[in-house]
Amino acid sequence: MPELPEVETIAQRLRGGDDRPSIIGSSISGISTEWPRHFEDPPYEIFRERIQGQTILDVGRRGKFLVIPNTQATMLIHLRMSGDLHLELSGAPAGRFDRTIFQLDNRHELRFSDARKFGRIYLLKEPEKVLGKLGPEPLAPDFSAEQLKDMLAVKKRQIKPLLLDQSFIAGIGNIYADESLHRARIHPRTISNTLSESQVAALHQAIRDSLTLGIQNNGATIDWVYQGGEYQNQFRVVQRAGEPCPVCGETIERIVVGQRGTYICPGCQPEVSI
DNA sequence: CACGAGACCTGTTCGC
DNA sequence: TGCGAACAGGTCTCGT
Repeated sequence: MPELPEVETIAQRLRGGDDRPSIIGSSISGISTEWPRHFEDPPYEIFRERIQGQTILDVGRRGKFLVIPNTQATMLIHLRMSGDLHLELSGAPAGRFDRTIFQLDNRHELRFSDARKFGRIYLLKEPEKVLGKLGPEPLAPDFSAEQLKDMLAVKKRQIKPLLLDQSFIAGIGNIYADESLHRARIHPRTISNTLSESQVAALHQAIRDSLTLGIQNNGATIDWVYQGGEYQNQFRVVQRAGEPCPVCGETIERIVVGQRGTYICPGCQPEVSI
Protein backbone atom coordinates (compact mmCIF):
# COMPACT_ATOMS: atom_id res chain seq x y z
CA MET A 1 0.00 0.00 0.00
CA PRO A 2 2.19 2.73 1.17
CA GLU A 3 4.26 5.31 -0.58
CA LEU A 4 5.22 8.68 0.82
CA PRO A 5 1.73 10.26 0.68
CA GLU A 6 0.02 7.25 2.24
CA VAL A 7 2.59 7.04 5.03
CA GLU A 8 2.31 10.78 5.61
CA THR A 9 -1.47 10.42 5.84
CA ILE A 10 -1.14 7.63 8.37
CA ALA A 11 1.30 9.71 10.44
CA GLN A 12 -1.13 12.61 10.43
CA ARG A 13 -3.99 10.38 11.51
CA LEU A 14 -1.98 8.94 14.39
CA ARG A 15 -1.15 12.45 15.55
CA GLY A 16 -4.87 12.82 16.11
CA GLY A 17 -6.82 16.02 16.52
CA ASP A 18 -10.05 16.83 14.76
CA ASP A 19 -12.11 14.35 16.80
CA ARG A 20 -9.42 11.74 16.38
CA PRO A 21 -7.47 10.38 19.34
CA SER A 22 -3.70 10.81 19.32
CA ILE A 23 -1.08 8.26 20.19
CA ILE A 24 1.24 11.06 21.25
CA GLY A 25 1.60 11.24 25.00
CA SER A 26 0.28 7.76 25.62
CA SER A 27 2.40 4.95 27.00
CA ILE A 28 2.76 1.48 25.59
CA SER A 29 1.61 -0.98 28.23
CA GLY A 30 2.24 -4.12 26.21
CA ILE A 31 2.43 -5.70 22.79
CA SER A 32 1.34 -8.92 21.19
CA THR A 33 1.96 -10.42 17.79
CA GLU A 34 1.10 -13.40 15.67
CA TRP A 35 4.04 -12.67 13.37
CA PRO A 36 7.29 -12.14 15.32
CA ARG A 37 9.19 -11.60 12.10
CA HIS A 38 7.67 -8.13 11.98
CA PHE A 39 10.44 -7.27 14.43
CA GLU A 40 13.64 -6.69 12.53
CA ASP A 41 15.86 -5.09 15.18
CA PRO A 42 15.85 -5.97 17.98
CA PRO A 43 14.13 -9.37 17.80
CA TYR A 44 10.65 -9.69 19.25
CA GLU A 45 11.41 -10.85 22.78
CA ILE A 46 13.89 -8.05 23.40
CA PHE A 47 11.68 -5.51 21.67
CA ARG A 48 8.81 -6.54 23.90
CA GLU A 49 10.82 -5.90 27.06
CA ARG A 50 12.23 -2.59 25.91
CA ILE A 51 9.01 -1.05 24.64
CA GLN A 52 7.15 -1.76 27.87
CA GLY A 53 6.18 1.47 29.59
CA GLN A 54 7.66 3.77 26.97
CA THR A 55 5.81 7.01 26.30
CA ILE A 56 5.22 8.00 22.68
CA LEU A 57 6.60 11.49 22.08
CA ASP A 58 5.77 12.11 18.44
CA VAL A 59 4.83 10.56 15.08
CA GLY A 60 6.73 11.60 12.01
CA ARG A 61 7.81 10.25 8.65
CA ARG A 62 11.06 9.82 6.76
CA GLY A 63 10.74 8.32 3.30
CA LYS A 64 8.30 5.45 3.72
CA PHE A 65 9.18 4.95 7.39
CA LEU A 66 6.97 6.03 10.24
CA VAL A 67 9.24 7.53 12.88
CA ILE A 68 7.93 7.27 16.42
CA PRO A 69 10.31 8.57 19.08
CA ASN A 70 9.57 7.46 22.60
CA THR A 71 11.18 7.96 25.96
CA GLN A 72 14.14 5.63 25.51
CA ALA A 73 14.52 5.03 21.79
CA THR A 74 12.88 5.54 18.43
CA MET A 75 10.48 3.09 16.87
CA LEU A 76 10.52 2.82 13.08
CA ILE A 77 7.74 1.10 11.20
CA HIS A 78 7.90 0.21 7.50
CA LEU A 79 4.60 -0.89 5.98
CA ARG A 80 6.13 -2.44 2.83
CA MET A 81 3.45 -3.73 0.47
CA SER A 82 0.35 -4.36 2.52
CA GLY A 83 0.79 -2.73 5.91
CA ASP A 84 -1.52 -0.26 7.59
CA LEU A 85 -1.71 1.23 11.06
CA HIS A 86 -4.86 2.18 12.84
CA LEU A 87 -5.94 3.16 16.28
CA GLU A 88 -8.86 1.26 17.78
CA LEU A 89 -10.59 1.17 21.12
CA SER A 90 -9.31 -1.76 23.15
CA GLY A 91 -11.71 -4.61 22.66
CA ALA A 92 -12.92 -3.49 19.26
CA PRO A 93 -13.28 -6.43 16.87
CA ALA A 94 -9.97 -7.53 15.38
CA GLY A 95 -9.41 -6.90 11.70
CA ARG A 96 -8.64 -9.92 9.55
CA PHE A 97 -5.00 -8.91 9.06
CA ASP A 98 -4.20 -7.29 12.40
CA ARG A 99 -0.98 -9.10 13.25
CA THR A 100 0.87 -6.95 15.77
CA ILE A 101 -0.91 -4.93 18.45
CA PHE A 102 0.43 -2.24 20.77
CA GLN A 103 -1.69 -1.75 23.86
CA LEU A 104 -1.75 1.85 24.99
CA ASP A 105 -2.66 3.28 28.38
CA ASN A 106 -5.46 5.42 26.96
CA ARG A 107 -7.93 2.62 26.33
CA HIS A 108 -6.79 2.34 22.72
CA GLU A 109 -4.66 -0.06 20.72
CA LEU A 110 -2.35 0.68 17.83
CA ARG A 111 -2.86 -2.15 15.36
CA PHE A 112 -0.47 -3.11 12.59
CA SER A 113 -2.51 -4.75 9.88
CA ASP A 114 -0.37 -6.53 7.29
CA ALA A 115 -1.84 -9.12 4.94
CA ARG A 116 1.43 -10.08 3.28
CA LYS A 117 3.61 -9.94 6.41
CA PHE A 118 6.33 -7.92 4.70
CA GLY A 119 6.21 -5.04 7.20
CA ARG A 120 9.10 -4.40 9.57
CA ILE A 121 9.45 -2.72 12.98
CA TYR A 122 12.61 -1.39 14.64
CA LEU A 123 13.39 0.08 18.04
CA LEU A 124 16.70 1.89 17.89
CA LYS A 125 18.69 4.28 20.04
CA GLU A 126 20.16 5.57 16.83
CA PRO A 127 17.52 5.50 14.11
CA GLU A 128 20.02 7.09 11.75
CA LYS A 129 21.52 3.66 11.45
CA VAL A 130 18.52 2.85 9.22
CA LEU A 131 17.28 6.26 8.10
CA GLY A 132 20.77 7.39 7.18
CA LYS A 133 20.71 5.14 4.13
CA LEU A 134 17.84 7.08 2.60
CA GLY A 135 18.20 9.65 -0.12
CA PRO A 136 16.79 13.18 0.19
CA GLU A 137 13.17 13.96 0.99
CA PRO A 138 11.58 15.04 -2.29
CA LEU A 139 9.24 17.50 -0.56
CA ALA A 140 11.91 19.15 1.57
CA PRO A 141 12.04 22.88 0.83
CA ASP A 142 15.73 22.66 0.02
CA PHE A 143 15.41 19.78 -2.44
CA SER A 144 16.06 21.63 -5.67
CA ALA A 145 16.00 20.82 -9.37
CA GLU A 146 19.66 21.69 -9.35
CA GLN A 147 20.35 19.02 -6.76
CA LEU A 148 18.31 16.46 -8.70
CA LYS A 149 20.26 17.31 -11.83
CA ASP A 150 23.54 16.61 -10.10
CA MET A 151 22.23 13.36 -8.64
CA LEU A 152 20.98 12.12 -12.01
CA ALA A 153 24.17 13.09 -13.80
CA VAL A 154 26.37 10.70 -11.85
CA LYS A 155 24.11 7.69 -12.48
CA LYS A 156 23.59 5.71 -15.66
CA ARG A 157 20.41 3.93 -14.85
CA GLN A 158 16.91 3.68 -16.21
CA ILE A 159 15.06 6.58 -14.64
CA LYS A 160 12.12 4.66 -13.20
CA PRO A 161 14.05 2.04 -11.24
CA LEU A 162 16.31 4.86 -10.08
CA LEU A 163 13.35 6.81 -8.70
CA LEU A 164 12.30 3.69 -6.83
CA ASP A 165 15.74 3.35 -5.24
CA GLN A 166 15.24 4.68 -1.71
CA SER A 167 18.92 5.49 -1.32
CA PHE A 168 18.65 7.76 -4.36
CA ILE A 169 15.51 9.59 -3.28
CA ALA A 170 13.19 8.65 -0.43
CA GLY A 171 9.50 7.90 -0.53
CA ILE A 172 8.66 7.37 -4.19
CA GLY A 173 7.02 4.05 -5.08
CA ASN A 174 5.59 2.44 -8.17
CA ILE A 175 2.51 4.62 -8.47
CA TYR A 176 4.05 8.02 -7.90
CA ALA A 177 7.00 7.13 -10.12
CA ASP A 178 4.65 6.44 -13.03
CA GLU A 179 2.51 9.50 -12.40
CA SER A 180 5.58 11.71 -12.06
CA LEU A 181 7.20 10.44 -15.25
CA HIS A 182 3.99 10.97 -17.18
CA ARG A 183 3.64 14.51 -15.89
CA ALA A 184 7.24 15.16 -16.87
CA ARG A 185 6.75 13.49 -20.28
CA ILE A 186 9.69 11.15 -19.75
CA HIS A 187 9.80 7.50 -20.80
CA PRO A 188 10.56 5.29 -17.77
CA ARG A 189 13.47 3.55 -19.53
CA THR A 190 15.32 6.79 -20.26
CA ILE A 191 18.88 6.66 -18.92
CA SER A 192 19.27 9.13 -16.09
CA ASN A 193 22.34 11.00 -17.30
CA THR A 194 20.84 11.62 -20.74
CA LEU A 195 17.99 13.77 -19.46
CA SER A 196 18.08 17.36 -20.60
CA GLU A 197 18.10 20.21 -18.13
CA SER A 198 14.49 21.05 -18.95
CA GLN A 199 13.48 17.42 -18.52
CA VAL A 200 15.11 17.35 -15.10
CA ALA A 201 13.30 20.54 -14.12
CA ALA A 202 10.03 19.05 -15.29
CA LEU A 203 10.68 15.84 -13.40
CA HIS A 204 11.52 17.73 -10.22
CA GLN A 205 8.27 19.65 -10.46
CA ALA A 206 6.28 16.54 -11.40
CA ILE A 207 7.55 14.56 -8.41
CA ARG A 208 6.66 17.32 -6.00
CA ASP A 209 3.28 17.92 -7.61
CA SER A 210 2.19 14.29 -7.63
CA LEU A 211 3.34 13.67 -4.06
CA THR A 212 1.68 16.85 -2.85
CA LEU A 213 -1.57 15.98 -4.59
CA GLY A 214 -1.35 12.54 -3.08
CA ILE A 215 -1.05 13.98 0.41
CA GLN A 216 -3.85 16.49 -0.20
CA ASN A 217 -6.06 13.54 -1.18
CA ASN A 218 -5.04 11.40 1.80
CA GLY A 219 -3.16 9.01 -0.45
CA ALA A 220 -4.52 6.57 -3.00
CA THR A 221 -6.89 3.68 -2.44
CA ILE A 222 -6.29 1.04 -5.08
CA ASP A 223 -7.46 -2.24 -3.71
CA TRP A 224 -8.79 -3.85 -0.58
CA VAL A 225 -5.64 -3.10 1.46
CA TYR A 226 -5.71 0.64 2.09
CA GLN A 227 -8.87 2.66 2.52
CA GLY A 228 -9.59 6.31 2.85
CA GLY A 229 -7.52 7.89 0.09
CA GLU A 230 -8.92 9.65 -2.97
CA TYR A 231 -5.89 10.25 -5.17
CA GLN A 232 -6.67 7.22 -7.34
CA ASN A 233 -9.44 9.30 -8.89
CA GLN A 234 -6.82 11.67 -10.26
CA PHE A 235 -4.42 9.11 -11.70
CA ARG A 236 -3.39 10.07 -15.22
CA VAL A 237 -1.95 6.72 -16.31
CA VAL A 238 -1.75 4.28 -13.40
CA GLN A 239 -4.29 1.49 -13.81
CA ARG A 240 -5.64 3.12 -16.94
CA ALA A 241 -4.30 0.81 -19.66
CA GLY A 242 -6.58 0.96 -22.70
CA GLU A 243 -8.01 4.33 -21.73
CA PRO A 244 -7.18 7.58 -23.55
CA CYS A 245 -4.43 9.74 -22.08
CA PRO A 246 -6.06 12.78 -20.43
CA VAL A 247 -3.38 14.99 -21.97
CA CYS A 248 -3.05 13.82 -25.59
CA GLY A 249 -5.69 11.13 -26.09
CA GLU A 250 -3.34 8.32 -27.08
CA THR A 251 -4.12 4.94 -25.58
CA ILE A 252 -2.34 4.29 -22.29
CA GLU A 253 -0.21 1.14 -22.18
CA ARG A 254 1.05 -1.15 -19.46
CA ILE A 255 4.65 -2.27 -19.91
CA VAL A 256 7.24 -3.79 -17.60
CA VAL A 257 10.30 -1.81 -16.51
CA GLY A 258 12.73 -3.17 -13.95
CA GLN A 259 10.31 -6.02 -13.29
CA ARG A 260 7.59 -3.63 -12.19
CA GLY A 261 4.29 -3.04 -13.92
CA THR A 262 4.50 0.40 -15.50
CA TYR A 263 1.91 2.65 -17.10
CA ILE A 264 2.82 5.10 -19.83
CA CYS A 265 1.27 7.22 -22.52
CA PRO A 266 3.21 6.43 -25.69
CA GLY A 267 2.25 9.84 -27.07
CA CYS A 268 3.46 11.91 -24.15
CA GLN A 269 6.39 9.66 -23.25
CA PRO A 270 8.17 8.55 -26.41
CA GLU A 271 11.00 6.08 -25.87
CA VAL A 272 14.30 7.63 -26.83
CA SER A 273 16.36 5.29 -28.96
CA ILE A 274 19.94 5.08 -27.86
C1' DC B 1 28.28 -0.19 -11.08
C1' DA B 2 23.83 -1.73 -13.25
C1' DC B 3 20.55 -5.22 -14.01
C1' DG B 4 17.69 -9.36 -13.90
C1' DA B 5 15.99 -13.28 -11.28
C1' DG B 6 14.36 -15.13 -7.22
C1' DA B 7 12.78 -14.65 -2.28
C1' DC B 8 9.84 -13.17 1.14
C1' DC B 9 4.09 -13.74 1.95
C1' DT B 10 -0.94 -13.82 1.12
C1' DG B 11 -4.98 -12.24 -1.08
C1' DT B 12 -7.81 -10.91 -5.12
C1' DT B 13 -8.81 -10.95 -9.82
C1' DC B 14 -8.36 -12.62 -14.47
C1' DG B 15 -8.74 -16.03 -18.18
C1' DC B 16 -10.18 -20.30 -19.86
C1' DT C 1 -18.50 -22.86 -11.07
C1' DG C 2 -13.71 -24.12 -10.67
C1' DC C 3 -8.89 -23.75 -10.97
C1' DG C 4 -4.39 -22.16 -11.95
C1' DA C 5 -2.02 -18.07 -13.42
C1' DA C 6 -1.12 -13.39 -12.96
C1' DC C 7 -0.83 -9.56 -10.29
C1' DA C 8 -0.25 -6.47 -6.09
C1' DG C 9 1.54 0.33 -3.64
C1' DG C 10 8.40 -2.94 -1.28
C1' DT C 11 12.94 -4.36 -0.56
C1' DC C 12 16.77 -7.66 -0.06
C1' DT C 13 20.30 -10.86 -1.84
C1' DC C 14 22.68 -13.18 -5.29
C1' DG C 15 24.82 -13.94 -9.75
C1' DT C 16 26.35 -11.96 -14.20
